[in-house]
Amino acid sequence: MSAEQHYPFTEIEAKWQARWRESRSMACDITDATDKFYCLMMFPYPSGDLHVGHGRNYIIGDVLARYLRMEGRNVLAPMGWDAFGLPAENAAIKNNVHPADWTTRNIARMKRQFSRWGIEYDWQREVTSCEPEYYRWTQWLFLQLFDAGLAVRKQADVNWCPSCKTVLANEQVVNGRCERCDSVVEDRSLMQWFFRITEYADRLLGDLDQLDHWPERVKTMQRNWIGRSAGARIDFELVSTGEKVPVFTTRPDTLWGCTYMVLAVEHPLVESIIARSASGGADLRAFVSRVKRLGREARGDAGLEKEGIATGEEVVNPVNGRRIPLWLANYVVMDYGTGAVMAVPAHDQRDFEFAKRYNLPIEEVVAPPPGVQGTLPGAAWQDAGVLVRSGPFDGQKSDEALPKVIDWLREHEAGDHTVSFRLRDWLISRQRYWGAPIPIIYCPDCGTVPVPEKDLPVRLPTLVDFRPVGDGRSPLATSGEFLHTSCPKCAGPAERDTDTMDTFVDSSWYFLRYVSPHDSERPFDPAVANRWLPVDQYIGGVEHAILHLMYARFITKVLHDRGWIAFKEPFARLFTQGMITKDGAKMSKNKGNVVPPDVLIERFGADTERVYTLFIGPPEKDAEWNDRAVEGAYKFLNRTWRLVHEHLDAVRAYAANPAAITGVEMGSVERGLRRKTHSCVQKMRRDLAEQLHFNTAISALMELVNDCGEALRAAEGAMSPGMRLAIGEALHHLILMLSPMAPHVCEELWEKVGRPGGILAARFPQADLSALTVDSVTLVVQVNGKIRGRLDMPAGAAEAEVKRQALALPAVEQQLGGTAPRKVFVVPDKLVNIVA
RNA sequence: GCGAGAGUGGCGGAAUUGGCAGACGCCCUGGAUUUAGGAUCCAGUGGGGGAAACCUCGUGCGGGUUCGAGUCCCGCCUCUCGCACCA
Repeated sequence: MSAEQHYPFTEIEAKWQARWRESRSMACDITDATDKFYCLMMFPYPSGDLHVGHGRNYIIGDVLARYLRMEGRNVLAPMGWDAFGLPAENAAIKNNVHPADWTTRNIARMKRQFSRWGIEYDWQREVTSCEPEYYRWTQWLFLQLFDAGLAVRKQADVNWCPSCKTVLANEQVVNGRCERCDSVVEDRSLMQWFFRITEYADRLLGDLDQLDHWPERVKTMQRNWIGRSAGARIDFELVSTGEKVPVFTTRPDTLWGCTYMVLAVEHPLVESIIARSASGGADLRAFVSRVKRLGREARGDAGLEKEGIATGEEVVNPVNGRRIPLWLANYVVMDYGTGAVMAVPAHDQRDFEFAKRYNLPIEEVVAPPPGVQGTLPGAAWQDAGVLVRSGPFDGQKSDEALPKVIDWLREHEAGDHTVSFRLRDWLISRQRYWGAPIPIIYCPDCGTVPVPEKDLPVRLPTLVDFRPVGDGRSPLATSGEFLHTSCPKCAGPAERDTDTMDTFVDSSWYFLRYVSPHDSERPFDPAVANRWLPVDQYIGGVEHAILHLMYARFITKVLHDRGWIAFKEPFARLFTQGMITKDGAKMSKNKGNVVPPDVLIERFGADTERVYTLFIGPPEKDAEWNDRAVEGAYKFLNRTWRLVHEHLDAVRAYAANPAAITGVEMGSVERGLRRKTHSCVQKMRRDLAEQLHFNTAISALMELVNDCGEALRAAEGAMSPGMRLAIGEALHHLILMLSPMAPHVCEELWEKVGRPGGILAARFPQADLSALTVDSVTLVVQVNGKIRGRLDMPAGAAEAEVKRQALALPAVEQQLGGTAPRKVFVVPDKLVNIVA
């Protein structure tokens, strides 16, 4: 490749990146919220080098921010670092450096990387979650929840990752394995802090309906995760002791068909049942420990064979006083409902299989419609039907009787409406070093005492040995200086909580900090936050569909309830970009399929990578990286560069006086080009702002470049004044429209055109509809839906006129073989359909 | 099983939302230029038929609505993702 055959991207990119840096091109005037647009990208873990797959997220955000700037919006585009947490810590341990140093180094590297991509942020607003200036307010947030009774400490069986040596939130356990290291998760019983997100379950679910601009997929995932089931609590009575045993069911209408009850092995009654057992309970005890040993992974498997054991005890069905046997089984879990299930084998498949295996009675109480095979021989009838053998409800439709059964239970004080959620409380304690310390002090006299706000931050000590201890204690417990303190209440000797917070706490509120990143008095300025939030456009990976996005919504609602902010949802619009794969797999160092951007940028320039990344496919879908196709983007930029240089005078002439174009005489070629230019502008607005369809936006610009070439060829080298201006306009608009996507090359071209000052000072072109009118259009004539010819018609004629002319045209009659057309449709634009 | 989304050339993907299917790009073929290669430019590029103008079939499968369906309706099939002994 010789120098004159491609544009000098290396120089150009260095030049403009330096200028943007110096001019702080993305600095936002936060005091002015008119026409504001908060454009936020999920902040990254500073965990190492970025590859082209990461680039997609940030390039999309950068293009949007640049475009909106050109539209005159006041854009807030900040960036920060999710710098606490396991990945940073693990890498630091592996490389034998302190997490803080490792993190700082990576942040510097990644900032350089952003800059090389031409991605600009308002770096004045940078936040880093591992700095005391930030985590001070994460601790403040903890105190807010503590004060609201939403942060509670309890002994709990928790998910313990033996490899990471820490507790995991439910959300971080996937199929019984640690989300990060894939180790099988164990159960441990520890004292842990929880955020009571379940208090907000109903609101987190209900408010999803207001999030019109969130992907349906993400909302569905959140709905599933919250897992709301409406039903009833029904109190059965244990015959031996008279204790109440509540069950949860979504089908109280089938209550008369209940023939036994099943408890989870973790159920609190199990111990006393074993103690009372006539046989000494050895068999029961063996069953319980065997099921417990199975572990979470095996028990979560729906294919697990249903096993159980009779306790020898009985419970009473409140609705008919009937005594039924009480069993323990491996298919009932303590996590959901009450850990006790009323078994209706005739109308629940699991109960059915269990009853078959252990020869328990199966009694049909919901009759299927006539002619339909109901329960038996192979499966339970789980649909609605007519109730039979159901006392006062006989003959009623089961779905209609359902609420009435609950009413009956309420009247007889044997149950009530209730709602069960799959969502668990958010466990936030971590026995790890690299996180925000939990601001709590334990005093022998005063108990659990929150650290007073004025004493924040509780600083993370610089430990020599920060590695996990592994016995359930945090590394912080090994620092006497950190551990021993005095009680804020009684000043007596006391100890600090030595756990740190889950990093999802850090990221649950960072979008608020950007509005006042240097405020040392408050986490954020509520007045400014209320003007700038919710975030107008949030962009990130779908892998955060549940964890981060649910926690951020929860924290927003808590802060709303505490009067800090006026809004209830943090992110008005959410866009989840697809992954970029290589060789069919996610890029990772292990697989050796990472495409590093540096080589690409050296060879083709950052603009080429940006354009290719945007052009690769619909941004919400996964896409396969294709090294060869990158060259298509490169060719396009080179062609643009050459074309503008060949017609610099024309572009300058247009730019000097854009209004002149309307007064110039033009032939059909020139007018056709103008029409294409302006319909391209229209398409661009829709594609960029409304739909984020960058792939079609770029193909439209490619078409415009092709159209320019075609128009020039059609003019056969004769540059009439009209042609000059039409080309000038097309290229002028092209530069501007392309600039959000390929900012370096467009800034350079823009400067050459004679309008120094930078793209960000230029406006995105407006479509001029008057430029779209033409003298005549070719109408496609369909007869009975088949294309039968083409007719030239005057353009701009009223529909009726076009119709009249179409009817009168001999060509139409000829097409119809002499018969008069029965009906003529004129479709907007240029299609006529005639019905014979 | 429940929920969401998708199925269009050799490939990635378009289709102004019911109006000329395959835009744009990649691959491939031919031509121009070049000592050559590269780069660039031009032309072609869904299947079948034809020298050609054109004809014909064609958007996972089967029906339907309509002058007209990739798009709407009914019934299937396949794939991707999420959830799942959730009572």
